Amino acid sequence: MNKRKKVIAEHALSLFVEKGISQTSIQDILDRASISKGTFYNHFSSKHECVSAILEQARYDATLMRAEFIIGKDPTDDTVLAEQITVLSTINRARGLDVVFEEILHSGDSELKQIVLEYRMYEIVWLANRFQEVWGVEKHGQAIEAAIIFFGMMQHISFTRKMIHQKTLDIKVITNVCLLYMKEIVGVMVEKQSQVLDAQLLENFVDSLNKLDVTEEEVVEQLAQFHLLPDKTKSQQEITEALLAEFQLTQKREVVIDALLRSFGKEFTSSPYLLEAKEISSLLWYIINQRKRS
Amino acid sequence: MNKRKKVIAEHALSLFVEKGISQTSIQDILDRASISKGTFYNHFSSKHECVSAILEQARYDATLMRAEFIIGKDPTDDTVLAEQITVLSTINRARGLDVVFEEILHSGDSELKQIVLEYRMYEIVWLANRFQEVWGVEKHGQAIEAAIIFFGMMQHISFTRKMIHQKTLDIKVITNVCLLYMKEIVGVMVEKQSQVLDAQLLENFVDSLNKLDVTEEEVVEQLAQFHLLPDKTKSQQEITEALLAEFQLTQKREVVIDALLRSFGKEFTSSPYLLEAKEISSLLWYIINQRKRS
DNA sequence: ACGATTTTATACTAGAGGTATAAAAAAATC
DNA sequence: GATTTTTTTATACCTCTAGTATAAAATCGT
Repeated sequence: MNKRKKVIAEHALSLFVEKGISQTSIQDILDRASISKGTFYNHFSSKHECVSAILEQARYDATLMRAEFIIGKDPTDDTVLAEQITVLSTINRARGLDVVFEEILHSGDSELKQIVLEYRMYEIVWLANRFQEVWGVEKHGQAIEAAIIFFGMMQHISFTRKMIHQKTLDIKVITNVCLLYMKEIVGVMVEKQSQVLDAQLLENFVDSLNKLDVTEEEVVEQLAQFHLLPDKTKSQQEITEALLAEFQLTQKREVVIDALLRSFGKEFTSSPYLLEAKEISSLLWYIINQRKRS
Repeated sequence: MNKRKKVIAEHALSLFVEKGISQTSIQDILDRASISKGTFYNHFSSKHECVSAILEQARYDATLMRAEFIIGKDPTDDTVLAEQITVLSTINRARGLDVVFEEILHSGDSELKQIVLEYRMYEIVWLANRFQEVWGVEKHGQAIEAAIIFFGMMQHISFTRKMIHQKTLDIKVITNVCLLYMKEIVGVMVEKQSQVLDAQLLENFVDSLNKLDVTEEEVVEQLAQFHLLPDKTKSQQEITEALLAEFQLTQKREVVIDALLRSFGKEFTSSPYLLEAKEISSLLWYIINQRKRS
């Protein structure tokens, strides 16, 4: 997405959040973005594709933010989990994406639905893995079901909050209460071996949803390009080089990559390269973790 | 609603369930119902009002069915609760209303949203009362929050089931598992006195939603008319008379009304008056219970 | 059989998404 | 700085949908 396209997309998103997607006309977008029809259709082939592009971008951004935030936290810590969930929910709510997602999920547009589902399923799978780590849930299928129930509770409480016009309700509070309840449920779930959703169908569905559309080669190439950029401090240059070297080994040492990534982002704080460093860091983290899972 | 209007409404509903409301054009409805545009707009002032009328009708029907089913069951029995919830969910799912409801709730149409919310809130309040009866939850606010969480779980599991294309999943199974989990949650909830939604705001919201739009006077009048109809058996006539007399007392004895209502409907089994008897019975039950609550 | 109501067919409006095109403006290239 | 090339704009147009208007035909109540 180039600058202009991004500006249009942001105006469109703000309208979608305000009035809903179906209630927003192309003309509304043209007016708010102060562009002509031709320009709009120069960047997007249709309204549908405009929404789709916004969703993809949002997903991309959110995934990076998520990955960045999750890097190097103790995976068995109870409170870390609560914190992570809070951040994830906040990311979605801050941009008003939660509302847009719900509208799409319950509308007739199956293409857009697919995109949102992929987004959601990624979160569900992530949370399921976390449940396994934190509470020692053994069966993956059960963990996924638990994650689904958890998000169901969260979403329903949030929705009702909006309905009754309750302004003040911290996501952190909702998260903690839901986690409290979830712990009990997981206890019963494991004890009684209860599972209503078909484990195999769930796995199939999760597998059918492709995650972020980047390959390891692409990201490493991006890292290589980044390595060539001038005006970096000595330590910035060194850690970039070390990371690059590690990825070019035939036998990558994950523990080393893990260690390097934890410092990589921090090294570029208050540097003009901060944004790109963060992106690369998140993407690499994502790729490493994805390989681990499959 | 007269016959013709009902036929059109049914064809429209079948289309809404199949393709979604927004995806259904007036022309689709005209084609399926084999009517002309003029006829449609003779009965409904707009597509919006058509949906609205269908929802009102569905709500009316469902409320009667619900009330009828709930009459005279042991209110503290665990399994009765499970059975009741199953029936309620089945009623909505059988007509495809659940899908339509979700589409409306997450679309921009705030008028229709209001109708669905009233429908939903009625169920939530009902379930909250049941939780208080069955599990002895003391605080009404907590019971309502529990009901919200419960429906959240149910709905999210059903939604996911549809997503992963799992055909076979009995509502009964979902209900029982969710109740199992809910029991644990309620335990923690009461113990820790946890509540995230503002009790006062919840109460206000529930109060702001008007229930079925019938007054006691109207229903009693309907009963009086019913009483005058010919060709009833002796016992039918007697119980009708007794019921009518009870409602005309200045100090109605609820326990007597309760007892009479339990038999009233049964008395008209395989009688041509069955339908009307059931409707009257349900309405009276509804009115009695509503007074109890407020 | 007759008057009232309902239904139909048809033509119409306004607003939506989307296409096409020529001229103006901006950016890139030399 | 002049000239290409690309982007943007304005305008006119197309199709589809919701909804209105109206006169003629069919149906209904009595």
